[in-house]
Amino acid sequence: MPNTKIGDKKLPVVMRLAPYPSGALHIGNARMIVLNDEYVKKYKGKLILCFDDTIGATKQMLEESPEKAKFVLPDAYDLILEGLKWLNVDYDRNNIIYKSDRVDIYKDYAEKFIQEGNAYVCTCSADEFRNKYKNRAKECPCRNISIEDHIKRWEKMLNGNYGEGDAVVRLKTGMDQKDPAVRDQVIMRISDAEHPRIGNKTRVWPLLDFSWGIDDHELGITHIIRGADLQKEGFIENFIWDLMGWSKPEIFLYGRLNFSSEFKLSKTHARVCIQNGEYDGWDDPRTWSLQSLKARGIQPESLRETLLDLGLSKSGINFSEKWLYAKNTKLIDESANRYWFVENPILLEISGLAESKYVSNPLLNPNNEDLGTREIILIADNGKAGVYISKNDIKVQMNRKGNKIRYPKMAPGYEFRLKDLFTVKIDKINLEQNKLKASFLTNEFDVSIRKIQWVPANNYIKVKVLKPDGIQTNGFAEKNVKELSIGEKIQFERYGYVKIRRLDDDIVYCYFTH
RNA sequence: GCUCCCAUAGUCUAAUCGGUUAAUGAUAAUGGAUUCUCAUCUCAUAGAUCCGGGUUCAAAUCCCGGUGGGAGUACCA
Repeated sequence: MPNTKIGDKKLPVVMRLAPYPSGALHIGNARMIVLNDEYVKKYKGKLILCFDDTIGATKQMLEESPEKAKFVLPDAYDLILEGLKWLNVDYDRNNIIYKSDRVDIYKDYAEKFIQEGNAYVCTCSADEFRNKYKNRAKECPCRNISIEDHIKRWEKMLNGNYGEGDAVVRLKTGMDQKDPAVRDQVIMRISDAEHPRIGNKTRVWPLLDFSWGIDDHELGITHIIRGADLQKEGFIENFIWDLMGWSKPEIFLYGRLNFSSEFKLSKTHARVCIQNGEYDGWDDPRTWSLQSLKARGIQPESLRETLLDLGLSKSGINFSEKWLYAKNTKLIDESANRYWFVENPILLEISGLAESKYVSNPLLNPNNEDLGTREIILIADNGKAGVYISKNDIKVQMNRKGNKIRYPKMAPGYEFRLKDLFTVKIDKINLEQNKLKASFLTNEFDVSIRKIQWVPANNYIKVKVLKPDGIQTNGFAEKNVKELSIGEKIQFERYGYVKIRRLDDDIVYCYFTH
């Protein structure tokens, strides 16, 4: 944990989580959650959960481009609570706040601001205001009409005489601000969209800056940790606090998290993909939601620590999921039993066998021998037997990290060990027909030889593994896998950790953890 | 364009209010030991203060300039 000034003050620490309920929390949102939770725990403070469920889009935007529009998804409230529970976040469960319950408060303040001449109702269109006034640092004509007229305009906003986009309330931060981003910011605007919690109870909604300017004070927030993309909001909030003469919470900003281009981190994007059937649901690994991480077998502690390691740095971070995986491996390795799985199976016909039955008893977990062994039996007939091995081991000269392996490429004459069984020598490779021929060489074990996992050709179970990219890969696993239970985290040797997802009679479905 | 923020190894983080040869940090890389998994565990190696000025006895740290990157400039959050 980085050291900060948080907690130096005598006052008790009160912080808040402000998720927008448009979908399940994802790994990016989790940073905000974990950071807040951790500091509150450190200073024995209080954490308030406040759903930032203002309306988001206008009705018009929802109708025109629903795939881009931001709106409150009813299911998201529970999805978020589920994510917080999984992450073991200590928020005040007896006092969950919903912004949508507080619209009257914002309206009252807005009216007060107007009455005191600190805000005004502007009827300029967004484009007009930007081009004619904001970019030129000039005041729009609305700004200087009388307060009485502004009150009348305000009433027209409330009662429906103005339509969406016809009028907004602007805070008089000043058109001469050096930073064009903060010139007379909009604080209230009209949306006729229906809200899942309060329906059409109100049509005038606050914007984030304003609602938090009020609520951070009303809720007694002492410290705020949020992304640097919200720096402008900090300015507006400070402006409001100064105006009201309120004491100021301390704001800490952290920098942007960049994820690799393969995954799109967006609740709205995930929602669209789920709705159109491209994704399975909120636990689809491509959402990178907390639900999906849980499903995959990521431990919440792994995520917490990984995110906490980044600290409160303001610089942009190129996040690597490998950090998360490395931590998780340390956490689950000791309890993950080992099994054999061959991806892209290819048949290996072995000849020259003297026995009719071979029994292999590999350890369930070499790091914990007390767990015992499992049994894999290979039956030979007429000196011959078949096993499946992975084609990857023949074609690809890489380990699972993507680094080159030391062993030479498989070719006729190549000797290798069927793990915990015996050593064979390749006679023939026929990739087109998906077949290999080999002959028995010896039972004796040589440490330096290459070991390959295998499954008996006449006794295996089909397995489908769902990878983080959403692609399902097929293979065969030893029959013992069929006896496992759903949710169990295991390791497919030399392949990766997986979590059992579903067990059918003839197929086992797994999530690929890492 | 304007405003603001950031800058230490490949990627990230440390480095008490400026103070000895910049971490025994994480991850990734390389090599070794262990292992019937090139997995895990373990040991070791290699790897950095963006550039240029200034202040100072002393600068990764403070100041100025440059360069690079990012964010904001929404009637989203």
